[in-house]
Amino acid sequence: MQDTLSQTFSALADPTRRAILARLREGEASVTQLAEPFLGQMTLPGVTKHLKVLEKAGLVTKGREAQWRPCTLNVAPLQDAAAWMDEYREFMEASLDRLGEYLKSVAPAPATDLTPHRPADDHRR
Amino acid sequence: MQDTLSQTFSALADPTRRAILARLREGEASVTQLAEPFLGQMTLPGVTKHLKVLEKAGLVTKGREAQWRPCTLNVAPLQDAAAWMDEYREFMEASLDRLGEYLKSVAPAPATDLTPHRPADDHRR
DNA sequence: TGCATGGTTTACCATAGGGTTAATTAACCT
DNA sequence: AGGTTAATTAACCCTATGGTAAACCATGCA
Repeated sequence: MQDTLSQTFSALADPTRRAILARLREGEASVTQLAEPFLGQMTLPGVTKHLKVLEKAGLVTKGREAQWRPCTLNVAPLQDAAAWMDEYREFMEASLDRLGEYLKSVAPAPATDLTPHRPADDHRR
Repeated sequence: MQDTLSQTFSALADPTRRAILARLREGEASVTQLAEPFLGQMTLPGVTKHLKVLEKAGLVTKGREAQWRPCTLNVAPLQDAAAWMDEYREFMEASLDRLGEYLKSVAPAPATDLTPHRPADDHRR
């Protein structure tokens, strides 16, 4: 068994799962509704498994309404993850600053041409 | 091979790895320096493996200086992860608001006593 | 040259993770 | 009762992950 934060991050470490969360931002959805976009690439039990991961991580709550299991988004674990990331905020900002400096040094002119020039003497292989 | 964001999140889904990143916030460190806090629970090759995961995720850069491999923090992938989370920001804020409302409804008095009262009629099991 | 220090690689093990198909439960509708 | 729809469970497969011990590479230094 893992600590909560690890469980959250590992739940987020899968594109299918992240897509499910994104879908749930638009509101409650049943399992088949959630599964629908993936059924070309994955079977229903596959989706059920992903949902179970999200549920165990506390990111999704599954209700019951007749034969449907309406799923809802629960962001509490995301808040913890965001809080963890916040500890790196100053470094991220510094890194953005460096990027800004870099961009200024590379293209000090106000021109907004972002086309890659690739001059003839660019002998990368 | 996974997408970048999945790689980032799964690199973060381990307490040892998160501790290594936290240590690197205080500046460059060699592998043995990074390993030192864990050597009671893990061997050096174990740490090397974790470092490789962080390296592949782009979160750590390993230099070389004589026989040492000075490691540095690289937050670029964290920025992507933070950007992903930002899409859930409004939900997190709403969730905090609900918590605020809840707290107000539970303790509407301005008293700041956060001691758990656990009254006699609190028949939780 | 030889040895100590710093790290990595190899080979191996056990368990967890993502996926499948097939069978099963649960609720609704005639 | 019987059938349909919604979803889960079971059993299985393969690969990835986290860990180890032991051997190995690389550098500095006596």
